[in-house]
Amino acid sequence: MTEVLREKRKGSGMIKNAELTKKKIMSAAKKEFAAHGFDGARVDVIAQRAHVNKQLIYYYFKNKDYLFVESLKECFATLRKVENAVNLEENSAFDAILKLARATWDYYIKDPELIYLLASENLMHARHLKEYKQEFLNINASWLENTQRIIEKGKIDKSIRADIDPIELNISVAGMIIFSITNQYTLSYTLGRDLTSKEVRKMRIQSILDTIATWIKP
Amino acid sequence: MTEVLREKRKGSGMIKNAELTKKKIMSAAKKEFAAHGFDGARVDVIAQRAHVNKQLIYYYFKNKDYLFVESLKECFATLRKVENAVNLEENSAFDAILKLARATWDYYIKDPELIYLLASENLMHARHLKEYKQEFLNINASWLENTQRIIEKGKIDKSIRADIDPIELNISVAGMIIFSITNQYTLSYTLGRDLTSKEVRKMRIQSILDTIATWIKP
Amino acid sequence: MTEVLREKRKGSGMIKNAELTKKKIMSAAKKEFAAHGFDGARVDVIAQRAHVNKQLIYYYFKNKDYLFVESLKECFATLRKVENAVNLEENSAFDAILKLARATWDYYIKDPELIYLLASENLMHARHLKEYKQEFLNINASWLENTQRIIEKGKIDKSIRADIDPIELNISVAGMIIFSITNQYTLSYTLGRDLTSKEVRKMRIQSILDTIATWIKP
Amino acid sequence: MTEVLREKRKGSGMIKNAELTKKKIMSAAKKEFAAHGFDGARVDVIAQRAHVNKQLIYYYFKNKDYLFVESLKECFATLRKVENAVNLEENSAFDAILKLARATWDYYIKDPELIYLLASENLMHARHLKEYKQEFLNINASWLENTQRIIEKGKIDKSIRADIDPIELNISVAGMIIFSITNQYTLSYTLGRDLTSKEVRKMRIQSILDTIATWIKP
DNA sequence: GATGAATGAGCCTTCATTCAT
DNA sequence: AATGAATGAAGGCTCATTCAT
Repeated sequence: MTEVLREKRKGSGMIKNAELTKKKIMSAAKKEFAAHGFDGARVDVIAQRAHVNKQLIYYYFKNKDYLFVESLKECFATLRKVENAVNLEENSAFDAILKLARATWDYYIKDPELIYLLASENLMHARHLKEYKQEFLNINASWLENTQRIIEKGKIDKSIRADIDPIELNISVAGMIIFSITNQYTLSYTLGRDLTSKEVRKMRIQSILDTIATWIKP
Repeated sequence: MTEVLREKRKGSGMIKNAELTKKKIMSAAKKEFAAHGFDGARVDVIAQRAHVNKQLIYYYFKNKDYLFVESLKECFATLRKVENAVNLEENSAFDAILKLARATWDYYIKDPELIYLLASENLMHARHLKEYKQEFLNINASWLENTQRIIEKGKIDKSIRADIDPIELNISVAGMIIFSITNQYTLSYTLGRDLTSKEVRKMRIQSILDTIATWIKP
Repeated sequence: MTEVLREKRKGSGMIKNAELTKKKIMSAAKKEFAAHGFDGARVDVIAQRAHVNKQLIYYYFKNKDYLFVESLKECFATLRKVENAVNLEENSAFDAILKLARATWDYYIKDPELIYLLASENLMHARHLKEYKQEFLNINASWLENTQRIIEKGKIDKSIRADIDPIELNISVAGMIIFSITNQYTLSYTLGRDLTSKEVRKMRIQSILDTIATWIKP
Repeated sequence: MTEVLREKRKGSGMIKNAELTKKKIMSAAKKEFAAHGFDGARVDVIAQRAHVNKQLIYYYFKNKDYLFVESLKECFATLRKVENAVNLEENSAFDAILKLARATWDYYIKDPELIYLLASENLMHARHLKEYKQEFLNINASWLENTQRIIEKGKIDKSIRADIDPIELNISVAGMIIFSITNQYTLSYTLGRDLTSKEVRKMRIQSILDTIATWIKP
């Protein structure tokens, strides 16, 4: 047995393997839940895709509900991380809002799992968010806080209207962005324009940014 | 058995009864699909709520998929009817767009089934819309046409910007409206503001109309 | 198709078939529960033995617990019927008690399902008897009442001691009888005497009757 | 690592710890098996209650069956020890039988695990007693021998009837005692008298002793 | 048009057990 | 001696659907 292999087996190697297994399960779970919603998702499929024994899912996550909750938590956390990574210090409030909107759009386009999980969760009237409340504490606060801070800044640098409500802004921006993605399949069909194509998407985010810009302009 | 009774059973009376049964099933189906999504919906529950034998559902609608398709069709049709009922003749293009947006909001608030069916349908990547294409022909055309006509009018009455793309407009307006409703449960939780309350909703539609207005203003 | 077959299919035939199915399930259930206890019993096995689709069990009995409750109820009812069928009118109290004890023994030897179901039920601290209380109302009253009536009679005909408590009598008699049957397997092993053999059983009931007789003798 | 610590880990200290672990497992196992029967008992629960890793159970006892067998063995052994501890030398055969019955009753009331294990074992037709025969050799002989010795004595001191069969006596006594305990839950329900209360129990054992006494009286 | 009976496939979950260190 | 990770088999139950009147 080589040094490397021994390294991998002993010491922290075992622990890492367990974590790896958990990660594989989480990754497969997020995909499956996003693709089929909570009810449509199959634990068997998740196990297969994660290349692990099905029972391990229950060993690590107790049941399907907790697995969904963990998936949701991780998606939320990733989004918040992305948002917080956007450097807004040197931008005016006006620019900051648009920059954040674009960053959000880019993130969702690249990794739309969260919005599908949320779509499913809303179909169930936020059952998991309510039943597993304590699991989500402190995860979602930053979203609103970010916007509030920018708007405060705007009151000083006068780059945006003074009467913008942060919650309304958040919903409108998120609405335009997320709806374009979650409903792309029915919209593409209904409108006869393929919303998944690169050019159309470029147009879409431009439209959104334009809409926001004219709205918040002082 | 008296003549009258026989009449009721065999003649056109029977047909009316059949239609009634179908309607009861459809009504229960729309509620169940809206409340739980396609996968979460239970045929048994639909039968119970419609006060009919479960087998009748299969007799009239062949299977769960067709039942969903019919539910979706009827919801679409109702929305289009509502939209077309809005009299826009005497309004400027600017006013027409806002009037239509408010009518759409009012309708969805009162009867949100369609948007939940669509949410579920998008979770499945518009599977039914694609697989049962022919069923939806000619139902959805009017949405875009309405907007196109208004924008054409705007080019004459100059009440709106000349470069508004009807599709982008439709998506943005629908996005802000529908997202506020479909995601109200998770948003209420995430933002700490109860989006189902009357006052908050008033604020929301005002915000949306304001956003649209500033955007389309010439 | 012959008249007979048609007869069987139409009219009350269908109903009878459903009842027959239920009976087949009940019969198989009682056997399985008696042989393996509640926890050890397998729904699959019950379905197989009843030659019915497994789902039918859930269709008719809702779940394993209710199936057990129904089994228990039916066994109780059968025993009570047997007890009440014993004609005690012309016997003295003394003879009546012995006659009843022997009838009980004969019944349990022939059809020991009830005592195995009770053994299992006691292992679970009478969980079903408690949780499904209302199901058992009015089933078990007659056991005690029978004995009470006999003892009252004894106070008149002086054929038995005056201070016999009906409950103590019932428990002692039932204990000697039932224990001999439920524990026959471990006893046969522990005592080195095959309690399932006919002669040994004859001896056993004679012993029991002798014990009771000397006890209740005035 | 100091010498002392090493001593504790490797030397006889380890062995003592191992015995302790085994004891903790056995204690938890007996409780769990008694409370739920063999099929209803959960290895996980036993591990938890014993505060040991589940795998240790397999390390020490091979599997669930052996664990049950060991539990049964230990319970049998304890009972025999209790029985043999009763000093019967100076008593007449008559008194000895009653004394033994009362001691048995007291023991079972205080520690009813054995009779629940036996109840479960009988539900499985004494499967373990048969399959693991050799494990039980020489454990159960003394029960019968005790009684036989007393009866022999009775033939001399004439304190009891001459025709008492030791096996019949054992079964009858054990039956009245054990049945009162194993079936206390269903009996309490069926008879409407709480058999777990102290006074009722006092009455019960008096009844039993009275029954035996009148039976064995010469 | 309407109904009760019946079915097969599959789903989430549990359990005893073993692997590897 | 002790432990965390992993597994296969099965168990109770549900669901959409069909059969047979």
